[in-house]
Amino acid sequence: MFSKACEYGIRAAIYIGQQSAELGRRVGLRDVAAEIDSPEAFTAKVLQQLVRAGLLTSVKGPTGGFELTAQQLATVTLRQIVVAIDGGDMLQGCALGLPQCSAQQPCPLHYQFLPIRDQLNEVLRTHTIGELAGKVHDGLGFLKQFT
Amino acid sequence: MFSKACEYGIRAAIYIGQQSAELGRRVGLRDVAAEIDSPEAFTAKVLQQLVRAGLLTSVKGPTGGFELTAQQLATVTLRQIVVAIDGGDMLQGCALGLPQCSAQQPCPLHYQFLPIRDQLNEVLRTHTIGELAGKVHDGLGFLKQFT
DNA sequence: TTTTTACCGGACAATTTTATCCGGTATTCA
DNA sequence: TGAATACCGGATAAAATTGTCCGGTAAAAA
Repeated sequence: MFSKACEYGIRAAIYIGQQSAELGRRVGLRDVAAEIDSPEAFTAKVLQQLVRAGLLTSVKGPTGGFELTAQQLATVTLRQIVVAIDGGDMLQGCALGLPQCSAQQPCPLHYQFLPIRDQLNEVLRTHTIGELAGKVHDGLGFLKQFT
Repeated sequence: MFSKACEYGIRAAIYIGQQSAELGRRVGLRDVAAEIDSPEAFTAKVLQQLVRAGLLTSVKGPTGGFELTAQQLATVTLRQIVVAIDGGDMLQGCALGLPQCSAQQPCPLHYQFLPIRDQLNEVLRTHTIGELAGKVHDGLGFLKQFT
């Protein structure tokens, strides 16, 4: 569904958001990777993308790390993260890969996939990182496997 | 959403099915690739997978080619093709990549993605190749771009 | 029976994705 | 100021996906 990079990006953003919201503290790359169970160096690249896109904030040096501002917690949506990492193809492109699939010249699955894609867009658009972070904080959602 | 291989596989199956149902004739690899606008050699690999999975039939030699039997037209579903090529991950796996995402230990998006995944499974399960081939035959669906 | 056709199978190559390494820079603290 | 911390950026590498090539095999037609 999403690329690995995007999966890591979403999980990381939620974890960072949870720590920012709950404890008001920054988290280092090492922590992030450990808490979402992802490769450290690769996660760093993904986080850099999100920082450049303005979806989260980073601070260098001791006491530095990643955080989400109150503003970011309230406004950054899943959709923004997905688009920043994977681009908009999954959200708009044709399920069968036709370059110009539309009502003009629909693929045989066009109308079957419309509601699915709409629902996917709706979910991504209406959930903020802050909201999902709250779910994790309340023990209603997990970002890695606890055995 | 699907891999390129899977996109080609679905488009090819529908085209072959349409030719089988409409004209009762086999189609060669060259035809298939031209009609669905896909790389020939790569498409051959995908078709071989589908033949091995029993989802379509091939015949060697002159007058040979690929076809769907009446039985295959009526019973082979999109789901079988997707599973044969991409495996079941897209149909079952966690959207955030957690190895064991369930009600026991759900990811923060688990319940949001359940209906989406259900609907996707429903679409793939309830559409046969024969049905989609009919749509193409009636000019209601296209398998490549006509400018 | 010989030739031609067309799928089969394996090896190979290019591209993209995933992942790692390491020096550079900014920041904090002693 | 100096040392330690932690993100940044570029180069590099491994793996998966996508794509190509070519000889082999089966089947039909001449």
